[in-house]
Amino acid sequence: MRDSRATIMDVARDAGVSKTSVSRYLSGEFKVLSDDIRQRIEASIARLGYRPSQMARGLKGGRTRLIGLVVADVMNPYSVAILHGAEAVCQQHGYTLMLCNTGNDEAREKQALTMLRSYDVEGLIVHSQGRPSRFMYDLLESNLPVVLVDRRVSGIEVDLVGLDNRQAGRAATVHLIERGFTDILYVTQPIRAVSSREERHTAFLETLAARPDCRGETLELAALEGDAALDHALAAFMSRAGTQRKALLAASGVVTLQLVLALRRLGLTVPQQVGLLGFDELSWSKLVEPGISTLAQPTDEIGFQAATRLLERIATPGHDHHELLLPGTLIVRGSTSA
Amino acid sequence: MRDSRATIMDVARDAGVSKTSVSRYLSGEFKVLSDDIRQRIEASIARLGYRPSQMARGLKGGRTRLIGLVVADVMNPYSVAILHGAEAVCQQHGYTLMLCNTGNDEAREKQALTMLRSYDVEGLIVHSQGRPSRFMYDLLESNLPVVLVDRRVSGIEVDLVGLDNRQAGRAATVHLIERGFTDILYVTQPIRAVSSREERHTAFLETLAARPDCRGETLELAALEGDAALDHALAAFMSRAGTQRKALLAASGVVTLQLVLALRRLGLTVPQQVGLLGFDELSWSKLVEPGISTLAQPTDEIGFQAATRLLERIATPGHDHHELLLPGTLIVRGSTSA
DNA sequence: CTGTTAGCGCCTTCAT
DNA sequence: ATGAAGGCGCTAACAG
Repeated sequence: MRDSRATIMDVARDAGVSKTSVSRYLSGEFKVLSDDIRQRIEASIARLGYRPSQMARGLKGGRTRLIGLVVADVMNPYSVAILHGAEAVCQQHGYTLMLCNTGNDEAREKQALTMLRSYDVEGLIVHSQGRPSRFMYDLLESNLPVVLVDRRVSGIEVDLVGLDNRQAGRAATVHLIERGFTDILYVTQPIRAVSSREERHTAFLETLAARPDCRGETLELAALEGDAALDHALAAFMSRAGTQRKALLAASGVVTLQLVLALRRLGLTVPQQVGLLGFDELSWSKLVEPGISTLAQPTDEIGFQAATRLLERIATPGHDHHELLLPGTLIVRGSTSA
Repeated sequence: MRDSRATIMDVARDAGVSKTSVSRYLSGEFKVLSDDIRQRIEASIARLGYRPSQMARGLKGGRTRLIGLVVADVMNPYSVAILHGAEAVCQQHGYTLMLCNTGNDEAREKQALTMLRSYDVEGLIVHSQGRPSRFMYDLLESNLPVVLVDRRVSGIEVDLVGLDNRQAGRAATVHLIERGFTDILYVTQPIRAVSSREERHTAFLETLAARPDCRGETLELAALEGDAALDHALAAFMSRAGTQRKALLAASGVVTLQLVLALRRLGLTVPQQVGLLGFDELSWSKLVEPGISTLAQPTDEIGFQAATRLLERIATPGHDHHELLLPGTLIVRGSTSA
C-alpha cells in the first residue's frame, strides 16, 4: 500500500500548534504569525516532508491550479507546439496541465471536456475538432474561462488565438502568382466546418477570383483515401491542357507531407514541373530538395498567448472576448522559385 | 463568477433520496438499488446536469484517476509518440493525464514530480532527464507506482519500458560495417548519465572493438555549440587520411537533423562521400535524398506499454520490477547503400 | 434495500 | 497572534 503522506494535522501536532496556523503559514500569511511558531512549523514541515494536497485544497471551492488542454491531434506538430508554449506558461505560474487528445473526434472531445471539468480545472484551452457540440455551449454558460486555439466554434464567443488565416491565405496565393504559377491546385484536409481551413480556402478563392488570368482548383483529401486516389487526382491536374505553370498549395503540414510523397511517386520535379507551397513550417522543410517554401505559423507564440490570456482571464474575469490573430511568415525556398 | 455545479446533495434532494443512494448509483452498485430509486436518480442527474467532482472523490482517499506524465522534452518527436500512446491508454481506462515538461532540466523534473504528487496521481510515467535526484529516491519509498521510459535512473529499481539499446546499437553498427563503411563517426548528444545514450554508445564501441579492420570515433554535441563547431568536427573527420569508406551514425533524431543540415553546408554527398544512419525514424526520413536509413523505435508501442504496465501496477500492486526492452527496426534507405 | 454518520485534507469565518 | 469549529463533495462503514 502507498504510504499516506503527512497531513496538515500531522504538522500541527508535530509543531504543537493548530491546523489554522499551519494553514496560514502555507498561505504565506506571515504577518500574523509569531516568529517562534513560524519556525516550528517550518521545521515540522521539513521533518515530515509535508506537501499540501492540492486535491483537498481545490475542494474547498477554488484554486485547483489546474488548466485543461484539449488538443485535436497530439501527433500533429502544430498541436505539439501549442502544447509546448502553453505548458511553459502554466508551469511558470504554478499551474499544471491536464491533457486530453481527441483525435479530431467529436465524441472524444465531449468526453474530454467533461473529464476536465469534473476535476474543476480553472480554465480550458481548446483546439477543437471544429463541429460545435451542445457541450461547448453549456461550457460557455458555465462561465468557465476558455480560450480557443486555431479553430473557431460557430456560435461560441470566447477568446481565440490563432493564425490570421485570411492574411496568410492571401499571402500564400499571391506569392505563387507572383512567381508565375497561374494554375493552382489547393489541397486540403476535409474542410468540414473547421474554421481555419475554411478561412484559408476562402482567402485562396478570393485572391484568385481577382485574377482572371489565373485558374484555381480545390482538392479535398478524404481521410481514408489511399495514396492511389491522390496520385490520380494530381496526375489529372497535371495533365490538364494549358501552358500555364502549375503549382500546389498545401493547406497544412500534414498535406504537404502527403504531397511531397505523391510527387515523388509520380516522378514530378519541383519547381520545374510543378511548384509547391505549404502552410506550416516543418523541421524538414529546408531539407527536402529544392527546399519547400512554407507559410510558417508562430506556433509557440500561439500556445504562449493562449495560456497567458487564459491565466489573465482567470485572474480577472471580464466579459469582453478578444481574438488574437497572429500573422504568418512566408518562407521562400526552392519549391516556388520562378 | 463561475456557476457552481450541482452536487450529490442536490441530486439527492431532487430525487428525494439520500446522498448514499446517489453515491451508490454513481458507483454502479445497481444490485442494491430499487428500480424506482434508480430511475428517480437517473432523472435528477439528467435534469440537473450533475457531474461528480473528481476532486472530492479523490480526496476520500483513493482513486483520483490521475496519471502523471513527466516528459524530458515535449518538442522531441520521441516524447510526443510516448505521450500519444500513453494518453490513448489512459483515456480508454478513464484516467486523465497530467503533463509536465522538464526540458531535460533536473530542477524542473523535481518540481514536476512534486506537483504531480501533490495532486495525488495514482501513478507516474517518467521520461527522466537522467541524473538520479534524491527526489526519485523517496518517490520510490513512497511506493507510488512508477514506470520509467527510455531512460534508467541509476539506483532506482522500477519498471522500465524502452528500446533495447544494446541490440539496436549493435544492429546499427553492424549494418554500416556490412555496407562497407569502416570508418565510423558516432555523433551523440551529451551522454552525461543518460542510460539510453550510454547503452547505444557502448554497443557501438563494443561492436567496433570486435572488428580490427574498422575504426570508430565519437563526437559529443555540446548543447550550446554552434553550427560552426559541428562543421569543423565533421570536416576534420572527413579529411583524416585513409581510403576507408566513412559513415556517420547519429544517436538520435535530433542529431540526425543536425547532421543532414551540416552535410548540406559542407557540400558532402550521401552516401558517396559519407554514409549516414540515424536512430529514430522521422516523418521526413524517406524524403531527404537519397533517403535516410534509420533505426526505428517502436515509439507508440513504448508509450502504450508504459501506460498499460502502470495501470496494471496500480490495479495490483506487486513488488517485482520488470524491464520491457522492445527491439528496434532497421530501415534501410539510400544513405547507407553500398 | 436505504439512510445516518463520519471523516478525507484543507481553508475560513469567528471567537479568544 | 492563535485556535476551534464548520464545511467543500464525496465515499464508506454502520445501522435499520
